Amino acid sequence: MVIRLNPRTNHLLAALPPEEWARWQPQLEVVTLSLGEVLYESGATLSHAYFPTNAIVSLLYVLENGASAEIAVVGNEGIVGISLFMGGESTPSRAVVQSAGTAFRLKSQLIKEEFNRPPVLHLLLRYTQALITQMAQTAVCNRHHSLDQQLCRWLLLSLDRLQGDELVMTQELISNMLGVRREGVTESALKLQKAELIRYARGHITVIDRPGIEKLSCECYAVVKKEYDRLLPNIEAV
Amino acid sequence: MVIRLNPRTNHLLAALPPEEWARWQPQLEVVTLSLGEVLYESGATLSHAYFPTNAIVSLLYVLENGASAEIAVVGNEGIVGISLFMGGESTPSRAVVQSAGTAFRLKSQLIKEEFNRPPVLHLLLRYTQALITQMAQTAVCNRHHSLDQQLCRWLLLSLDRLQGDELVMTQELISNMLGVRREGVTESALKLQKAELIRYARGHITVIDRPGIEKLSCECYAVVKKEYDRLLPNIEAV
DNA sequence: TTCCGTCCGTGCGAAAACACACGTACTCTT
DNA sequence: AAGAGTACGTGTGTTTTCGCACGGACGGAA
Repeated sequence: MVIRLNPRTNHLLAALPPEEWARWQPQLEVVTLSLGEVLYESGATLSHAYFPTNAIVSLLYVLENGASAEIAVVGNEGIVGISLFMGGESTPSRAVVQSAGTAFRLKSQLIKEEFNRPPVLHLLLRYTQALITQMAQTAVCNRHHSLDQQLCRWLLLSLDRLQGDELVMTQELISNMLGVRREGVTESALKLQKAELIRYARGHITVIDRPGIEKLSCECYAVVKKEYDRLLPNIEAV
Repeated sequence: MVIRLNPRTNHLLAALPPEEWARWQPQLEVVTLSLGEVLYESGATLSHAYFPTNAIVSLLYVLENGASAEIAVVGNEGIVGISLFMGGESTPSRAVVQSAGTAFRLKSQLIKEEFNRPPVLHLLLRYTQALITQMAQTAVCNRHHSLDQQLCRWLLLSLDRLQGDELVMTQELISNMLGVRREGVTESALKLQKAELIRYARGHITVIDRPGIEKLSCECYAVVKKEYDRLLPNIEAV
């Protein structure tokens, strides 16, 4: 298996102007992110900002009673740790690796300094607005859409951030992300499997009919995707 | 009734350094916001940024099927129209006046120019992070908490943005904000009234036992409030 | 090969919220 | 003072999800 170590596999890094890129490159550090790893805890001060390449990171809120819900997902289109440049240094959320892979990271101090440069600032703020849209849409989706629809939305968001059509992901983990019971995910996944849209076994999910999944998904996926495309148009993976 | 026309009743305006304030003051325009008024539509380009004084504005997402849900609420602590300086110019949300009152506004072009000044930039970004926290907490709350708890949270968030203890608000409108049925709100409101926590009649709700409401509310209110206080500490109404 | 832990399927009853329908009472208008 | 519209209360049945409990089946480790 080929490990993709080109930092510019991350769309934000790829979108940096040459001058900024020259400055960043020597400072970037490669890290391997393993499944379940916590990049930052709720309320903790961040030491680095992360730019995933083929890893996926979930921004998760955990309630006092232990219940949880994913509020957004970050892959190679984004950055983990926006509170660093937004000024708060921390957030009440937790960042958990949802799909193992690699990321590049930059020391907190450096990202804060770089944020003062207009090209960096505008790039990161546009990304942040896209992230805000994803969070808002998640809130509405949680309120109004069925578990079936939400599972489809979630599969599509994850799929977009991976190469290939296979997710390494147990139903138990998905239930934590969606904030529902594991049995509920089982039930919805069964429907999708019976409809020949996905196939899965023991933590490996293969999507075999993506258009079919898109049809069953709620509008939330399309709204978010459209907004990402609008706000981050000239950003393509290398 | 005394109309509060001091722009610095808005906490963000009040927090501006003297130099910026001197520049802004002549450009600020007073507007009266009436109940139900739409400040901007989903996807529309914004003409102004609004700084509420005693009005409350809801950021509302409306789905294709007409269902809706509030994702955040903005009062005299904030600004309506963050997408102007975040770079997107528009968002998929709608801004609706939830409680009538006055606001000050600034032309889009001006707020974008002012955003290039570091003191303004840092103030607005810290506010934006607080708003993000509110949206994220709303998403989790939508997933895990009962309607009773959510109604309490909502009452508290609104109360904090008003003077006095009375809300002018029908149960029908509240149901739109919370994204639930009107009957559900009736049922929860009845419980609160029977417990002597609130009193209401035909669109006027009076909170008579705020500590009681806080006790029934989910943790989400406290989490959001704490984060606002942390991120915007030195900001007090004049 | 055997064992044990993980992962997934299933079967209840309970609770919450849903849709729909209708009744009552207050308030503003004319 | 009459009438219409608005706001709130209530009832019934349905759907969705929840909570809990248990069982089978696959797969890596010894």
